[in-house]
Parts: sequence; structure tokens; C-alpha cells
Amino acid sequence: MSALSGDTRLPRYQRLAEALRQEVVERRWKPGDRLPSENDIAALYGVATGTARQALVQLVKEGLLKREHGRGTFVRRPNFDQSLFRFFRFWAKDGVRSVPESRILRRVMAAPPGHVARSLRIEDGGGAINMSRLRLIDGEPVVAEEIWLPLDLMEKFLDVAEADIGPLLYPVYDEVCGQTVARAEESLTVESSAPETARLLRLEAGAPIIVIDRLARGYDDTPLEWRRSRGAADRFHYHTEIR
Amino acid sequence: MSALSGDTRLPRYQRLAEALRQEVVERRWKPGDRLPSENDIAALYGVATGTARQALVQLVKEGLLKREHGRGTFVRRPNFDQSLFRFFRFWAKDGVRSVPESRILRRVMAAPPGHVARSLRIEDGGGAINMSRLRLIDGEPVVAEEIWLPLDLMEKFLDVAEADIGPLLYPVYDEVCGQTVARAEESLTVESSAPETARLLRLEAGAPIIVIDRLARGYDDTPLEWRRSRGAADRFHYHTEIR
DNA sequence: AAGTGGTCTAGACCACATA
DNA sequence: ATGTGGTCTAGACCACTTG
Repeated sequence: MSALSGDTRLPRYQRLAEALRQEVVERRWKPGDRLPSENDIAALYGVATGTARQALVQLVKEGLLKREHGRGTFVRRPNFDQSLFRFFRFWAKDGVRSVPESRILRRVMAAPPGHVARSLRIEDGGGAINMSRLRLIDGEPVVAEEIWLPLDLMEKFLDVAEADIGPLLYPVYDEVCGQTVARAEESLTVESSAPETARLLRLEAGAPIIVIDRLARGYDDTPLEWRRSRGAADRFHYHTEIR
Repeated sequence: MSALSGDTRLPRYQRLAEALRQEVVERRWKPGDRLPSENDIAALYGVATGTARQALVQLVKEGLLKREHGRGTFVRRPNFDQSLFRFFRFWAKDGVRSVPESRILRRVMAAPPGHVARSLRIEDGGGAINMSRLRLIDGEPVVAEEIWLPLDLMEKFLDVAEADIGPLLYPVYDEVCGQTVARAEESLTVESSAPETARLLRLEAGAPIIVIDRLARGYDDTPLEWRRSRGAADRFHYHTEIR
């Protein structure tokens, strides 16, 4: 039986949640792994099953775990259905969400601009990988992306053959660099398209463009990727419920 | 002791939640009212306190109730901090969110366009109130609004003196028409400004514009207001977290 | 001091998934 | 049949707010 660590003034279920969170952060439990059952966790940490349950439910709410009745509790594989991209109309074709084809236009080592360096916590003089990518559906360009990676964590990504890079980058980061993207922050703004972007996306210059900036982080909050994506605004439609 | 109604195959806490929800929908409990304590509710409906608690927690999660340690459980007053408007930069001035001044340009009875009539569930030939409103900060126009109300529920709104209509409409709907706005759906798109909108907002024609459509509903889901708002896109900035 | 919600226990029984 | 999570009980004690 492990002891619960941390501030003893905190509720047990919160201290237990923190202990379980650490198991994931420190990669002892990986995405897809099954956790011990409620009763086992309760016994292991010396709390009642109801208390263990409360901790598990909280971690589900946070998006770290997933529970399946009769099967068990699992470390959730982050997926990015919540990404603002899902609100581009072309993304969902015939009701089914499709991953667009992707074409890498550039992949080089480079010095990141100041705001990217700050976001990725790159020290002065620290290096980065810069990538330019175009995403297409039925051969038609729909999103242009500019991507920056911190060189120290992602260096091996430079060695990957282009043929081995599919339309999804995060599984590659995971397999090649051992870095799991656990969450991200996104922000959305609108601009009038610059000539170069307009050419890439085959729009007239000045057409409204949605700009989505994303900072992806690991389980321990380490910044792993900075990405700026641009798409035609007339194909964007966001819907939400408020109370 | 009341009996729990509804499908007996459903869990008790869900049937209890539904019963409590009805108390709010049917206006026996109004926003701001305090509910009986956990123990009283448990005794009233013949369940264990833990079960009553589970129902209450669910209703808090849904946004219907609010609990305060040591004080009690209350019917929440809906507020619209989650509105997409909050992502217009001018909305928050010096960190404090301000309600902009508002100027009503038009308020008349009119036949609603088809999509508005459908949203507001107005029958063929049913009437509506149409309003045009401009919202300003420091005398500068920032958002132009087009508003439609169903005549049968909101007729009395036509009689209110313009001086008695402040910058917030929902309290007026509540006091004058007895209709409480409990929630809303919003959707966001982008367009190039038409000449008339550009003139109202003092922009050059064709400048990118954020369009937010909102459908506001009562506790029983009755549509109460349809609203389309337009603001300059260069002042819009949306931020979100994804997992 | 009394009343409220928040935490916690030590179980029982049920519904679901899997071998 | 076994093991999992989901529901439920009947309390106890604690932390917070208010009269």
C-alpha cells in the first residue's frame, strides 16, 4: 500500500488524483494502458472505494482518463476533435470527418522568431526546426501551415524520410522523438490574406482568412510545437452553446 | 414525501434531477431562490443523501444550479460571460468587462424572414418584432445588431418607453414579458462587410466582419429571441484549450 | 450554536464486457 | 463465471456561513 503524499490539508481524493496524474506524466502509465480497478486503487492507496472513484471521475473530467463500463479505466489517447479546425466546412465531407492530404513544402533548421522562441521556451541562440506545409482535399489547397519545433527535443524529426511522414504529425513526434502531445491551446483571429497566402490557397488577395495559432504541450506542459494555420474564412463556421 | 416519477429503469439520481429541473422550468423555483438542503431533498424524495447529492451535482454541471458551501443550493441566474462577444478586444477595457452603450435605431412590428420564423417557431402569418441596434464604446460604434422577437410572447416589449430600455435587453424581457432567457446557441462566421454595415461601423466596404447569430431560449427551450450581430474582425480574438 | 454543503467510509447490489 | 465500472445506502465527521 502506497502512502498518499502532498499537502495533508488537501482532500484525499485530490491527493490521490495528483498521484495518479504523476503516473501518466512520468510515463509509467502510457496512453491506452489500463489502470488497476477502483477497488485495487482504493486498497493500494488506503482509501475507501468511493474516494478512489471520486479521484478517477475527476481525472476523466480533466480529459486524462477514459472509463468503459465493464472493461476498465484507461489512459486516454488525446485526440484533437475539439480543434477549431473541425469548424472548417470542408473538414467533414458527407458527415464523416476526413484527414486531408498534406504536402511538406519546407523542412529546415532555423532560428525562430522571438514570439515563437518565447512560446517554445527556446533559450537565446537555441535552435528550432521550421516547416511549411500545405493541406489539400481532393487536390485543392485548403489550409497553409507554418510549424516550429524546439530543436533539443525534436532533433530526430529532421532525419525522418518525407515518405514516412503521413498527414498526422503527432504520432511521428511520439514514435521518433518520444514526445507525446497531451493538449494544446488554440487562438483564432481573422486577417485579410497577404499575396503569398492568397497564392498558396488560390484566393484573391485581401480575401478574409482565419488564422489559428496552436501551442501543443506534453503531459508535463513542456511546449512541443508551435503552429500557425491559415484557411479561407468563407468556409469557417463555429457553433457553441452558452448559459 | 414525493414519489419519483418517470421511467423506473433510469437511475434514481437522474429521475430526481429531472424532477428538480421541472421545479425550475415551471417557475416554482426562480433564479436566485434557495433550494431545500440535501438532507431535506433526500427525505422528500425518499433517497439517500448521497443520491440526492449526485442529482444536485449533475444540475450544477448543467448550469441550472449553483452551490455555496455553508449557504445553500440556488437556482443560477444565467449570465452570458461565455458569449462569443467576450472575444472582441474592446469588450474588456483595462481588464474590466464593460457593457457598451446601446442605441436603438428601429423597433417595429414586421413579418420575419423565413429562416428567422423557423428558428423562432413562428407559424405562417405569425407576427414578430424587429429591432435594429447599434452598440458603442466611447461613442464609437463597435457592433451592429438585428433582432427579432416572437410577437405572441413578447408583444408588451413594443410598449416599453425607449428611455426604460438599458443596454441589456434580457432583464427587460423578464420583467415586462415574464420570459426568462436561460440559455442560447451562438454560431460564428466571417464575411466581407456590405456597404450598409461598413457605413454603420465606420469601416471601409469589404473589410472582414465577424457575424454572430444567437438564438436565445427559455428554461423549457422556447425560442425567445433571434439576433445577428456584426463587428469588425480585426478586433476579434478567440482562445481555447483542447485535449 | 445551528444549518449548510464537502469529504469519507464500508460496504451492497446491478449492468456490462469478456473469456 | 469473473471482473469491471455504475448506482445506492446510511450514516459520520469536517469546513464554512450566518444569526
